[in-house]
Amino acid sequence: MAVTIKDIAKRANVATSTVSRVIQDSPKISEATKARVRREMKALGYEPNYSAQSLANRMTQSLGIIMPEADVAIFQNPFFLESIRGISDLTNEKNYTMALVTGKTDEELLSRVKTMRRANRVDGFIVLYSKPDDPIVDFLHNEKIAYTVIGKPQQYVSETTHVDNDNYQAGKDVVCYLMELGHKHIAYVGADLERTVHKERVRGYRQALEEAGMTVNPHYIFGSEFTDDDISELFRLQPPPTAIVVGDDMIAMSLQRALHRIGIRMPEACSLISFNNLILADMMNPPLTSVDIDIFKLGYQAAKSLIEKIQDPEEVTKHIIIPHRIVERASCSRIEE
Amino acid sequence: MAVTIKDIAKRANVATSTVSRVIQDSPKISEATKARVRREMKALGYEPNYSAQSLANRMTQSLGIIMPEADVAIFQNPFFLESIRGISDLTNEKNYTMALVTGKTDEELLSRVKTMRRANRVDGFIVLYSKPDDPIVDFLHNEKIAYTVIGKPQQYVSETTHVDNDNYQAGKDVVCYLMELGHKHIAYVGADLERTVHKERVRGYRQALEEAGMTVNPHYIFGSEFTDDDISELFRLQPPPTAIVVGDDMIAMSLQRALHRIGIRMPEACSLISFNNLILADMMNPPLTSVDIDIFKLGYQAAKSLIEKIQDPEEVTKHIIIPHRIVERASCSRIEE
DNA sequence: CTGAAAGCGCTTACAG
DNA sequence: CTGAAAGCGCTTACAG
Repeated sequence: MAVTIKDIAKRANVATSTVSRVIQDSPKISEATKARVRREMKALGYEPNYSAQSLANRMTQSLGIIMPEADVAIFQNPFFLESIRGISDLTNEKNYTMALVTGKTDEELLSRVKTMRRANRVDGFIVLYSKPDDPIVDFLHNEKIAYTVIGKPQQYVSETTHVDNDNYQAGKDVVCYLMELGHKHIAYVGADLERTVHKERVRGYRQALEEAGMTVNPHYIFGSEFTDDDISELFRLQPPPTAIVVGDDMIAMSLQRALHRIGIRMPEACSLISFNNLILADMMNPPLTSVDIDIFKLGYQAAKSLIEKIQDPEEVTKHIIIPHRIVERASCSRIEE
Repeated sequence: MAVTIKDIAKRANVATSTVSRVIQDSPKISEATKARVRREMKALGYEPNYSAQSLANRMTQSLGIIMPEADVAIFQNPFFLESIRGISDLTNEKNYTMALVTGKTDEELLSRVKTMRRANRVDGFIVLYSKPDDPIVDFLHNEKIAYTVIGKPQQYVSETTHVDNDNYQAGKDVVCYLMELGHKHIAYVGADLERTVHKERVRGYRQALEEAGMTVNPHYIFGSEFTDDDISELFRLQPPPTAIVVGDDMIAMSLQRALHRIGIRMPEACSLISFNNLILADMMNPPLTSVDIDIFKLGYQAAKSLIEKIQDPEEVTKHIIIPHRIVERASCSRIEE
């Protein structure tokens, strides 16, 4: 049987309530007593029983991490594990645990979130994605459950703490970067407008073009599903693009392959710039210029602000922006006039 | 306040112990009573309080997932998230939760595992990797904590339940596949012998060559860290390899880039075959022939056998082998005599 | 600054 | 087949 508060109390000659207060480092207890109790805790290798604590103070010290409805493609996107790593770094530090919530459909996810909540398994949730009309976010909001989102929420924006990049600005930056290299005809592939992050990036892209006095050609914009024919067609437009902004590194990999198949060389015939700066970007051939969005920090900050909120429900709502930066590699070339 | 067992008991006109037994679907309770109690549970949206259950029956319904000591490269390898997805699929089904354990060093990992154990936060652990002399495995074993490993354990092999592929056979299969295409000079890159999985694959590679009456050239075998010069040198050997077996898809990506830089075309001048069949393999250019090891199932089965062991400590030790298969793509070419 | 006691929401012998 | 009661290991008013 494991060591309990009683064992410590007996050996330190105090009441269990005193031991409990020492665990919480309560200012009510004298330093002398604390020292004595702590010595015994150390000597016996005491660790508070987590279930008992949860039951008594109704805190679980556990965060639920909600993944988007899962298909293989999404799960194999290293974005998620990297943000989980950031979360994990903080939870381990704060002695929290995390519970991944996954599901094949929104209904499945929702029902799992509800169950976890009713069973009091977690103190709050981190939503790893953001999309319009998300029933899960509706539920969390209506039930007044603590949650933070990674990305820009589409519902209850001002009331919900979230951690995000300035994807709108990143979209602009990327276009400016290409324009400085002399590019005038810039397409966009991976404009998956259902997902907020992509929507924002596309918005920045459009804005940058307009600010430069260029018109946005709607035929220049593609979603993340495309065939070789789609891409061929893109290059048959007059004028054809000389550069493409890509929604993220995974899409950039697919696109690069399509380009190769239809005989368009990167970066000579077409420059590519992308977002996320996954380790893949560095492994591509040629290595991909990509916007580093510091995914690890997105996760870390999301966990941090969620825990703050849990520990103090009066904590203000925060909108945290993690800076991004373009990591130049070899996928963009200069165009001479 | 949430609905408790008392509320249900009162409304169903039974004792709380009866409600508890209904939750557990105990055969001692008559169907009539069960039906009545369940109706009330449904009506009030009752969900058992998980902390209270854990405290009373000393089960946490939570599994610890131990990641290898983390650097970015490892975390961004989709292998881990994919296996976690497999685990998650089962835990969600069985109403278990999982707690990721991460750390920058083995000491950090070990201390977290110890803490989780003493605080009774999890019922058992899944170790997502396998390497020699792992202090964490030593601890789990000595403390008689339930655990399963994904991969082939290096310690206490016969006593520990594990889920693995037959990596030795996979190594052989891959060489046979290349030989059938006419290759006689086959190198190996990514022979990271510290990690069991790679060790086994290399062992299979050697064996297949020997069985075919070929001698194994030690200069043909590289680890996962290599420079362009290393690879150039490899091709300056006499005879140069016409095909390379690569430790996994991530390494294959790096290798492909190195090959490209030193001007060796794949698959014309050199065939590549790899392991894991990550989604990346399909996105490479040309797409990579790779051995599918069904990572999802590795995770699913590991979770399944761990839960079986937790629920019945008498459960026998199992060694589960998940079948693999070569997924042919475009990275291997036939060599004519 | 410290202790005795009640309570958190379950489970499980024990008794009938 | 069902119930009364003790107990799991903590926390937290309350009293002093």
